[in-house]
Amino acid sequence: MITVSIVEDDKDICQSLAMLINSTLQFKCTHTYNDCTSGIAGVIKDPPDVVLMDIGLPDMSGIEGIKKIKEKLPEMDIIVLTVHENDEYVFDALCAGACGYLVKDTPTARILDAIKDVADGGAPMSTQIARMVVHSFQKKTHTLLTQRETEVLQQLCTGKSYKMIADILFISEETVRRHLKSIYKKLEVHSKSEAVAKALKEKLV
Amino acid sequence: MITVSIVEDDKDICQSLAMLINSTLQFKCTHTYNDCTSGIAGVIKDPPDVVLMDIGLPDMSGIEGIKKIKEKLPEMDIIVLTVHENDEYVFDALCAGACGYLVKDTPTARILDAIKDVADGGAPMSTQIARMVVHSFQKKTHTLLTQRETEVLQQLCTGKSYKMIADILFISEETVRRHLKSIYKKLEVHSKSEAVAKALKEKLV
DNA sequence: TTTTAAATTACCCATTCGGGTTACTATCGA
DNA sequence: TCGATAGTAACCCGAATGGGTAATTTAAAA
Repeated sequence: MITVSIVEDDKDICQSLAMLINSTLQFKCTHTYNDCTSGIAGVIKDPPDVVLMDIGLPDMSGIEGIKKIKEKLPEMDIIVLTVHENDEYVFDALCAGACGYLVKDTPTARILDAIKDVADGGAPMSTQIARMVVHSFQKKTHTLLTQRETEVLQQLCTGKSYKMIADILFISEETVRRHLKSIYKKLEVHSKSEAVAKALKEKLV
Repeated sequence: MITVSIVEDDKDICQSLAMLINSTLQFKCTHTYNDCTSGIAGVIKDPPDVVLMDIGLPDMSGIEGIKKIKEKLPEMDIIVLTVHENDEYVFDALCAGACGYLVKDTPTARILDAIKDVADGGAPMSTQIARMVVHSFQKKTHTLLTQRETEVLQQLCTGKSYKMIADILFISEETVRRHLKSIYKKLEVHSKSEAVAKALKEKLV
């Protein structure tokens, strides 16, 4: 028997979900919470196997709620259920510790599947969400930098000094410096750390 | 009708997959390739809607194959089918441009679902793979750095200079320097760019 | 209450870095 | 053949960085 808690401010939706879950033999909705604060406290006090969590809550963002729950219970499985379909909340939620992300028009059967899925160690996501997640891994194709500049930037991203990069690429330190000047101009940055930050955040290397 | 090409060196598996696909009304296996080189050439010459690709190929890694195909056809949907279950190839494959990742013991029905899924803009993955992917977003919980050090490191990761960080955190440049020394020692690094690289790669901030 | 840890500021000094200018060579496409 | 681009190399100089040592205050923990 898998126990489920729901954090959702819309009481109709909350009740429907609870009924849906309780209509099964394998799942049981043990608690429902209508705001984030009580949801966090309740989940920590009486942990279920799985939490269904809304993002758009009145008192506090569900994202913050996820963080707070995961601080106390790092292993808790939390599925986000939201009306925000294809937005920036996806990555915020996953970074905060959500292990699934469903949009609210998900068919009820799929919601039950998702609960089963997380309990089995999966990470259920809506179709488009999954693609967004996978796309986020893919490197940008940039014709911006030349071949050699890209190599220098790669070395930079391991924290190397000019001298070390020069030794690795078998060129003089001055040439490294020259490439860096060009890289800085193209990336519109003014220091090594800024270049590294930009390269890693935008997956240029 | 969704067309599928298969790149797989084991001819038995390859034939089974082709037959499976051709047994449906919605999918058609138009080509099969038994090595990566001919697979790349064939897919580029005669692009299907979806490519099923093995990773462990004799002539070239499937990862390299994915890269080469995506260079020419950035929009191509490629699903990795592999015996390597829970390994580092997952992220390599996704970074290279795969949009799905299935292990080979996946039930045949699930393979057909996956083809449909990518054609619909999804990103089908085995249960454990999905969880690995989602986990990769989650920040490390590090008791290593103090609160203030973490704040300094966050600013560092935006490429700020000592002076800028000092102004933002309302402390002197010397204090920033002091925190940095401590951060460097704890992270075992010796420069801003190295610290930024480590922080971003290991999701410390 | 005492001790510890965290946060703060200061000074010194050698090294590294960022930006400016100049120049040679090779390659590729017009 | 000529110009553009990429890669290589050098010099100058002020600013930024890293490493070492020392000291004060405050908050938390023992």
